[in-house]
Amino acid sequence: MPRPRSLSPDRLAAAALAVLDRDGLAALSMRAVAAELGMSTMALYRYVRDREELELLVVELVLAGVDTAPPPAGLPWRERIEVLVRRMRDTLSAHPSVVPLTVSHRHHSLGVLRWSETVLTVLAGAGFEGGRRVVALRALIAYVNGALQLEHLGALSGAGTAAISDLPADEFPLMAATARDARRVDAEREFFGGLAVLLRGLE
Amino acid sequence: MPRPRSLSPDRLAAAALAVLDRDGLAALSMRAVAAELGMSTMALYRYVRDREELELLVVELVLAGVDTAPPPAGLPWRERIEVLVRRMRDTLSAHPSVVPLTVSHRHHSLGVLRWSETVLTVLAGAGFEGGRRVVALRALIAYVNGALQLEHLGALSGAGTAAISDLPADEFPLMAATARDARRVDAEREFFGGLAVLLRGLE
DNA sequence: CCTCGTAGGTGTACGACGTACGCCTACAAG
DNA sequence: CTTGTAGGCGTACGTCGTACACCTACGAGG
Repeated sequence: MPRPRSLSPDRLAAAALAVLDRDGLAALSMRAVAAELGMSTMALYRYVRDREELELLVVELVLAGVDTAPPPAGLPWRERIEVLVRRMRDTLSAHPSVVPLTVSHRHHSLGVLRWSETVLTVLAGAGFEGGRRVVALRALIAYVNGALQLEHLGALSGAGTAAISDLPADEFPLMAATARDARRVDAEREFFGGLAVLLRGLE
Repeated sequence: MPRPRSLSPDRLAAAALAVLDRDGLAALSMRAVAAELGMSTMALYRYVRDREELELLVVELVLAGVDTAPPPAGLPWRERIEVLVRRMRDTLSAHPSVVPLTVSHRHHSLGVLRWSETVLTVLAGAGFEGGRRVVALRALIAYVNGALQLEHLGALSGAGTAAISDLPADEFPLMAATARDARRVDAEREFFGGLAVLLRGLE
């Protein structure tokens, strides 16, 4: 019977995402999101319990955008998983600042659950059962999480690699050499090369 | 010619680590570390430029504790890498609150560089060269990072898995089943099972 | 032994953060 | 038209990182 809500959780999350995409993770604050929506800071607390819940909404919004439809049935199972992982990566690459948030909020996200369900479907179809299936799924999630963070916090093309390549050659001969090679490995090859290794190991 | 320093970077880092181990990551603040040392907050700024540099010192201190000596030469190369990864995991498991910090400060840590150099030595000995070696190292780092975070933020034995196991069975049949299986997979098997998959894929 | 400059250590203060609390008010049901 | 519920807002508190100005302990040069 009272006054109707003027905001949907989606609009709230969209405002937070706009702040993230424009100004980065450090700029995400209750005040910034409120300003983005043209309302007062405290008004947000009619929609979320605290900042953490707002972060979860953003993660939900982004991950809900991942296509979790079963990948083409004609493909071998390893390529079907690669399709699923690629969809996840493409979605998160469009919003790099969200990547760190996904780590802590993964468990509570419906989007992740749906994606995982589809991955499990492929794994089950490939004959994975019981503990082996658990290990396979968790290894995939661990790799994707870790690789996406590496990609957005310390890309191979970044300053870190450059700094490494002129390390003292006597103590770090291989690091220096590998850093030089690394400049010729782009992000795509790094990410999917590693994924291919993992999938080969699952066979 | 002036007054000598009363603190070493190591003592500073040790104080911060004590706070982390006792009260967790959220409790780490310049004020808390200063109190731990019995000095004023601002005195810390004679030793570090800002909070980030203090975090780096902690990561350095912890990662310097990882044994980077070449693993037993008698072992096959995959087992030698497993030994190196196990050392890294053991060290970080003793200080779980440090794990999130390692992600952002990895690049600047001598400890990580030394560890990576040793891993590269094993990889080179196994015949990995050029781009393949880069991809192998990065995949290992991505997996270890991701798996350690999963382990400390959402362990399989935790509430997340329990919540998943009673999800709507019609929409998430495999998730529910897999969560039930997951309760019988301990952290050790999860971590090294995934690592074994990755190493098998490298072969 | 006595300066004296350098750098260690401190206290205060500022702006930003998350958020508890209490108030006003717009609205839909009666 | 009344009225209760919940939306929205302003203020305020405690915490954070840290800029700045100030004392002061100390080792080198006289």
